[in-house]
Amino acid sequence: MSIGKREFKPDKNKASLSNQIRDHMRARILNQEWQPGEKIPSEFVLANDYQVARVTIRTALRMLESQGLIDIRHGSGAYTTNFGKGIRAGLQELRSISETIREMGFTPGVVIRASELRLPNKAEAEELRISLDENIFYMERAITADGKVVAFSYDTVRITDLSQNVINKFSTGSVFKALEAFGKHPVRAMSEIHAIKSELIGWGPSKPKSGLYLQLKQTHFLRDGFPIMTGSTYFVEGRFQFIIHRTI
Amino acid sequence: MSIGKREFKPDKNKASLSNQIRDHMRARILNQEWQPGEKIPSEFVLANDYQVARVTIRTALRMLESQGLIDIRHGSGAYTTNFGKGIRAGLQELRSISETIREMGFTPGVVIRASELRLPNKAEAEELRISLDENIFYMERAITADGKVVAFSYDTVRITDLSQNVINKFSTGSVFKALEAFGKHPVRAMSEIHAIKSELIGWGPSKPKSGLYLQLKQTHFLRDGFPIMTGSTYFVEGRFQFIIHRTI
DNA sequence: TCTCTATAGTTGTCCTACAACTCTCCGAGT
DNA sequence: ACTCGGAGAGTTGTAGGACAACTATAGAGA
Repeated sequence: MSIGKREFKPDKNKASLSNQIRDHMRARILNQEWQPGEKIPSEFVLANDYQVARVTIRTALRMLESQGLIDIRHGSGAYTTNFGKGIRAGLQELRSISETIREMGFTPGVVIRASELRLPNKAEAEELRISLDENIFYMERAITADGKVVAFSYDTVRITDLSQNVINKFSTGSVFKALEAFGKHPVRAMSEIHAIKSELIGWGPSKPKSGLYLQLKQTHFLRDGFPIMTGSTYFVEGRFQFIIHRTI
Repeated sequence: MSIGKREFKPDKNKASLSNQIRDHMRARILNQEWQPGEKIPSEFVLANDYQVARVTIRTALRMLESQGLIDIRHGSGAYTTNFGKGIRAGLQELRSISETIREMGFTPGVVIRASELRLPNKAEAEELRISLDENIFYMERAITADGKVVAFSYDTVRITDLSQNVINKFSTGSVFKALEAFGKHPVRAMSEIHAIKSELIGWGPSKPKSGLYLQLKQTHFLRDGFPIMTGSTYFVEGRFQFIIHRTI
């Protein structure tokens, strides 16, 4: 089936239908298939387009509303919200940076500067709730969009049963995909946000001259509440636009 | 009717039922009537307790899930997350900065540097969706905790029906309280987050030497979707800790 | 021209039913 | 005594239909 210019095929093995539709519609919004401020089709029409029940569409729409992408008005319709341009991400959504970059129409990439198996320091062991003699996987990466660095990342992953070919996965792209490769799906993260100016963070040819970064110091958790990854991502100021939807 | 220790009476004149139930259940979570990590009653039971349809409960639950307060597992149930307390200081909650400061055990204060009625510039008029000949209220403030500045704020308020004594309220403390004084309750805000280094932002005796700020460029909206206030708040790096809860 | 009303369109809520998934418990087999 | 697997109960996900509540618009009437 084709909806707009995009294909939509429900995948039985993956997330729930409403979650798949939410992601599909998010892509349509971010790619401005639906213009900012524009009214999107009614729930009835969408239910027909996607060939699902109206309640399924509603669930997806409420999630998009919670994330600030649309604005639902009783008796009137749902309208996409107005944003600026550039790469942007709702901070409260835990999503792969690479995926976000791809959805914005750029080509994501990863450059690994260093990666190693080593023992954690005290802070890392505490964050990951492991003992000091349990190995962790540490890596330093640069995330790029169309070849230009948008963020530098320093992360440690808790890996009890890590084989070499799984480690290799981390080098090829999204950390989330690599984690999924051995059945670990982080579902939430706690982040501290800081403004940082330092010459020591960036590296490589597209290291920013300003040295100005938005730091996300975060720990990712699995569904059962256990931490799986901790570290800091430094977003180069001006190359990535962060949005937060704040509600009462 | 009594649910837990809390009363719940649907108010026909206010928000939708599911929104009222969402707020009611959020209070139960934040007050730890449901302990962190605990399983909350099933949708069926909640629907009976609140005397509404299951779909209404579901809508409320999905919103709470989007805000990271609960975790819904297919076939199992919904569980409160382990971060009930921390979220309150979180960025995604639209709350008065002064109130947050007070909750953290400091004494909040406000210093007004400038305030005036004037015409909006083009960007301001667009953000507030008003015409260029409609007056706005502009102010420059410093928000303090125990006398030390934690943020500098530059805001414009849309004031169609604003009397002088209401304007005075803005000088005395929380902007939210002042807005409520004439029946305007912002319910959500869209924020861009930036790292900024500038000598032009701060002022007064506790202007930071580093010139490093976390900028929240935000617009506040009323329940009907219309913007009421727009501007930027610059948090002095290191004096205010921002936490954000990210979920899928 | 202006105001009010009828009406069509859209979202909110209700109801019932069943599918899909999770967790526990109990019995068969080793 | 222990392991494994299946049955069954409980819970969330999706379906379909119906009506209530609200909004926007066009048209009638003053």
